[in-house]
Amino acid sequence: MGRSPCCEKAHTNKGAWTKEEDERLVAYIKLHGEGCWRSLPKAAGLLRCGKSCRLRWINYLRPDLKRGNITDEEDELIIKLHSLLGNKWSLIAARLPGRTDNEIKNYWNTHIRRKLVSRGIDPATHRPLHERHAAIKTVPFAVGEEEDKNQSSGEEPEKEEEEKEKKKTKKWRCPDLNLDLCISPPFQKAFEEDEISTVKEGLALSLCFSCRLGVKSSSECKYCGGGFLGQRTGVLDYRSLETNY
DNA sequence: AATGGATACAACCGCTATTGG
DNA sequence: CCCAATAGCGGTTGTATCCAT
Repeated sequence: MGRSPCCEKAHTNKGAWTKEEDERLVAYIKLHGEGCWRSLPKAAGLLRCGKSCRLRWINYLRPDLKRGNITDEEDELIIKLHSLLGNKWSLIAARLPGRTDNEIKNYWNTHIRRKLVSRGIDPATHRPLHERHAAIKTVPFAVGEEEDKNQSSGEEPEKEEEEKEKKKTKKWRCPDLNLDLCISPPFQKAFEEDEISTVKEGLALSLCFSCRLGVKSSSECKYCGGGFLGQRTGVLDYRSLETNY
């Protein structure tokens, strides 16, 4: 048994929104504010699904939307953010005031992807296309494993015994390697109190990794002490997203 | 002028995450 | 803790428009 539908599908309109529907939705939200999308259509006198209303408002009717073409600066910023965040369109959109995730997703699929391909860059990995199928050389963890493979056939019986013993006491190349992977910000030097002002100056051009990703508020960060993407300076500076690893 | 393919983008669908009873 | 309702996200589809033939 699945979940009940979010709305009565039999009595809802689909497809393109009419001017009248837009006006009703805008008028209702101006009066009552956003939220409670499920009950909104009925209250606003719209024969639409709440989900559809929400999407229409967010992607098209919101007054703070920046209409018009994506600028070259925005274009480059989208590429940069995508290389860091992947297809997290809502996160990317959050860094582009007035742009929606849907708009950016569409723009990516129609313009940027093709542009990157024409530049010989794989849009998925942001690496040169010819690197895509590059052979990955694996290194055996156990010392002598390669040699074992090479000389596995036609051995004398006493040597075989010797090999068995060797295998029992096989030395591992990386004995301390822990494959319990976890995610954490990369290592950063712990600064002394008197170093912090110097560090902050340096960070006028860049932010710490946590603040770059928006994981931590840069205004609360003792190293960044300002805003993400130049909020501190009032200038949108996507160059601060440059990673240094 | 008619037609068919390419393109752009609005809207939908299905899924997961979050919230509240 | 459980479960249903809701919000939000990302992938996909539908359709209007453009352009070449």
